[in-house]
Amino acid sequence: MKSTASTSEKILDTAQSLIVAGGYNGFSYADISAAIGIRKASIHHHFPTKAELVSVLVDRYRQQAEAGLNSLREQFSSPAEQLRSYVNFWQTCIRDASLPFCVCAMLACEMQMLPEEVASRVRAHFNSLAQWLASVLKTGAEQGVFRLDKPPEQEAQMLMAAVHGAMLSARAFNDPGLFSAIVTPQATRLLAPAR
Amino acid sequence: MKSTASTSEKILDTAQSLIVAGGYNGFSYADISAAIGIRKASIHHHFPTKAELVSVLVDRYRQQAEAGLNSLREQFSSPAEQLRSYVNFWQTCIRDASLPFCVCAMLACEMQMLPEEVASRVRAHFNSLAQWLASVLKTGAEQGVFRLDKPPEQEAQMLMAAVHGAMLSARAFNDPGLFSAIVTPQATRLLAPAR
DNA sequence: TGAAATCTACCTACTAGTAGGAAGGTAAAA
DNA sequence: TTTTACCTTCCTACTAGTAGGTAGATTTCA
Repeated sequence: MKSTASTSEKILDTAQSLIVAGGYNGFSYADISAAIGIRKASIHHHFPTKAELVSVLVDRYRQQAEAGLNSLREQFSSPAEQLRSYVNFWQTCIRDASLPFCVCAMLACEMQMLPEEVASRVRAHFNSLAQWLASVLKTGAEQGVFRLDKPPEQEAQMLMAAVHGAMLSARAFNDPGLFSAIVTPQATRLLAPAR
Repeated sequence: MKSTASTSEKILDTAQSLIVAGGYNGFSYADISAAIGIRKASIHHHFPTKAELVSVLVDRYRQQAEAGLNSLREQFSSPAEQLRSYVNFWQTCIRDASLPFCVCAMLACEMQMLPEEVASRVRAHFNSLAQWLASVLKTGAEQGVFRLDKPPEQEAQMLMAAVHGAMLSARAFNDPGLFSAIVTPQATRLLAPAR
């Protein structure tokens, strides 16, 4: 990719893929150190504590996600296409194993024992995603593109849960195709019958 | 409760609630030791390695789950009631925090770095649950109780993912009620219109 | 020159796991 | 009946290795 990446970005990138693989307790400064060829103490220079490192990482992740989701809204005029391309994003990530699991879904599993500063940031991402989905669904319903059985906020929660559950199943069964087999029908179900 | 629980059962019970809280890497022999008032070395006597301990634990969990699910099929004649009482089981577990997360869903998150002997057992539970759900849905469809848009195996995967995703959201938002807000509509959707 | 980045070297606490033995029960041979 | 043997359970005391984190010297670079 790029050699332009700063050390702290390399640290965050490495930490992120380690978290995606094994969660908060599944990686150490030594792992990062080995991966990018730097001493452990140098990582502490950039991120004094593990909680701080992961806090910054989750903040960055949420910002990237928000930027990506908002750009989908600009790129596609139809809420149906916005939703479809969101699902498609994860389908691709899982299929090519570039990001086989959502960082925040992973961390949410461990919620009970995360440092509070990390836990609150994970919650912030969940809120942000739920809000985006709800607003896409609401707009779609107003345009007659979607037919919602429940309020958009609740349908958004249902969809988000389907996405996370599908990630989990794809991982458990080691079958990337399972993701879209689960999510696509859930998304399609929302489409109003053709006019 | 019971004082009849053997030491090894106490070890398994404690390990299970620690895994539910923090996953495979989220607990240690020292934690169990402190919780049940026994020395670390004594735990190694019962379970020589951590991988072995968790393997036995997951086997036991799957057996208990299979027994519970099969007893639901005997207890309730209607597939609709069988499904409803399965969902109700988790709703109760989450609401009273007795088992706020599925052991195997937790472990499935960490799949990538689980010892193979544990990973295969987690997969076995997922298979077992998917099979039970598929057969309940299939029977219900044959009886005209359910109307399935997809083959029962696929609908079972969709339902299972909804349950796991809902657990995750309930935990992330620290809102037990969110579980049934997500799962109940998904289960209700399958019911055929009244005859 | 001065600040940022990285290093060596270290610390304390904890990790899974081991060695070896004491206490108690069971069972069978003397 | 006693003695010998064995088994299970739990213990103290230990190992080698890893965890997150720190102090302080050295390098790099604007």
